[in-house]
Amino acid sequence: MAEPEVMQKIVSLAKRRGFVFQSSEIYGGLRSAYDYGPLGVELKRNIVAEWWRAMVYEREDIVGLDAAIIMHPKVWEASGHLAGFSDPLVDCRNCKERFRADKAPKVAAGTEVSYQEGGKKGGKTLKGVAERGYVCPNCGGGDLSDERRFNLMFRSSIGPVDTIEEIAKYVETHRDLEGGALREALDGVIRQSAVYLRPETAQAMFVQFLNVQESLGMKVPFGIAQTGRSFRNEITVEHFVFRSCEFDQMEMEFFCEPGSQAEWLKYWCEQRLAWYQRFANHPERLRLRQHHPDELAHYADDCYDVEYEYPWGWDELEGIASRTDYDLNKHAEHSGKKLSYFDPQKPNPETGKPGLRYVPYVIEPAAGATRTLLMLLLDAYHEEAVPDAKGEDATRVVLKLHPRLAPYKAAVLPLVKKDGLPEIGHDIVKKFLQAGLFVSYDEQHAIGRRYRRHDEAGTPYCLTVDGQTKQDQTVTIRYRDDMRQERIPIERAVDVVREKLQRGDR
RNA sequence: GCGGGACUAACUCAGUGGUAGAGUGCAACCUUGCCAAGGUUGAAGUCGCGGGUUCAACCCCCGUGUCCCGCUCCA
Repeated sequence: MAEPEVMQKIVSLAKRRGFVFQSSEIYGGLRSAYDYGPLGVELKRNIVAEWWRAMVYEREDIVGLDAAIIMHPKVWEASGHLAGFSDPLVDCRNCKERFRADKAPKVAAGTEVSYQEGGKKGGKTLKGVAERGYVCPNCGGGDLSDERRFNLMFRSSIGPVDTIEEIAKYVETHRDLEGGALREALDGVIRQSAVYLRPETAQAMFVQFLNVQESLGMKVPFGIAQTGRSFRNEITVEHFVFRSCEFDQMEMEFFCEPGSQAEWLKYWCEQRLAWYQRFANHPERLRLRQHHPDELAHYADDCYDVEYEYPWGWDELEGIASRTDYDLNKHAEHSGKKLSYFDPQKPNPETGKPGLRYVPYVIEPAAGATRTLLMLLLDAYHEEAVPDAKGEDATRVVLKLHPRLAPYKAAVLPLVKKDGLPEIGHDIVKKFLQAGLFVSYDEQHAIGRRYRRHDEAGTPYCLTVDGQTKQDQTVTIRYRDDMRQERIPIERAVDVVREKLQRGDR
């Protein structure tokens, strides 16, 4: 099913079954903010846990980090995120540089200019006209966007004194100021206590590069992984949770020796694509797409997107960028700290002696956890024509989520609500919960409805307690994807489910 | 940011300028019951929000919020 209506069905199901709710719904909702309900929070946590397992626990060369959401404002000055708050910014359509219009090289309006395609040496030479009286400081091009003030980041202030007090005081003592001068002065006042919610988790990993490397004695190549909430004032929000202002990221910065980046980029592209495909019912709806040279940010020497075929078409799921030494250099420059790595084994090509100091290059697989959640819901959503008890056509809606990602690992269902069956059921539930497996006990309505309800919730296994259970201590295990049933001893139920989860059995 | 559409019960939707409807779901009980079973009963909506027109507005007008679809934009 690829029609746009599948999105409506997902949104409806997400609400009905407690996956995703509109934020602040009773107050009319808040633009592009979503809350994850009882099942949604489980799914999201499972996604992040699987990512962490693949990136950190299953290998020796990557370690974790959990940095503060609010960082020193200079972090964002160095990264370039802060520039847009007070200054009109312009995007170069040729090399993708974003720059301050007032700091750009001036040329007389109407002058003909020539520049290299993509801002890269050896690129095709293009010609254009500097219509606005300045050109791109990076490539010299004249193909520029309008001047705009971007407020990509959410700004707040730190400290007990409300910034408005400072502003009021300033205005009262500077009544002569107006227009741009006033704006600039007030911006200066605000900035004294201004802090920003991180627009990405990545920067903390660059900023803490040395601490992580030294404290754990990490040897290049190695990576730092982090998951967490990020915030962006997106110009456009769209497609349910696909692009929202507050979202969860799963990012890893992999530091490697200059010259090896192409190889590592290839490696990470393969790893990351395979990770998604491992959990997907439709691996053919996932692909890698290399960025065109004119798409690349000027600090990247290559970049791939992991894309998914959403109902609205192929779109991004994860970006895997080769960021060169740009970030470490920027932070070294702004902080005055030397952010480099010394390899005592490596011979220095200049002296021939062992010992080489260099600034590592970085490969960055940056994934969206909330985006992954949407992709998995879309991938898992199935409608099947199944005859009902009366032999009439009925539709079965089933979320074929990978068992390890499914919110409930199993549902325990007494066939009837009497004859001691509920008691047996509760005992089984207790065993699962003690084993750390999240399961649901459900005795409402007929057994068939309960199966279908859990199909919609993506519960991979249903354990049904029936009359026979009392005689031979067995229950039936019913599989979500094909509805087949088997009998297993209660004694082994936890182990059976655990083994199936381990293997990903459906 | 621009244009178009939508908003009525938890979900999917009817509806008329004059007392708010259906199906599903939900809750309770009954029927010894393995794939949305049958029966009985019940709860649930100030019709997104705020103004205006009118004797009377869910319906007409204005504003606003949210979502969707295009475009635009996009670390």
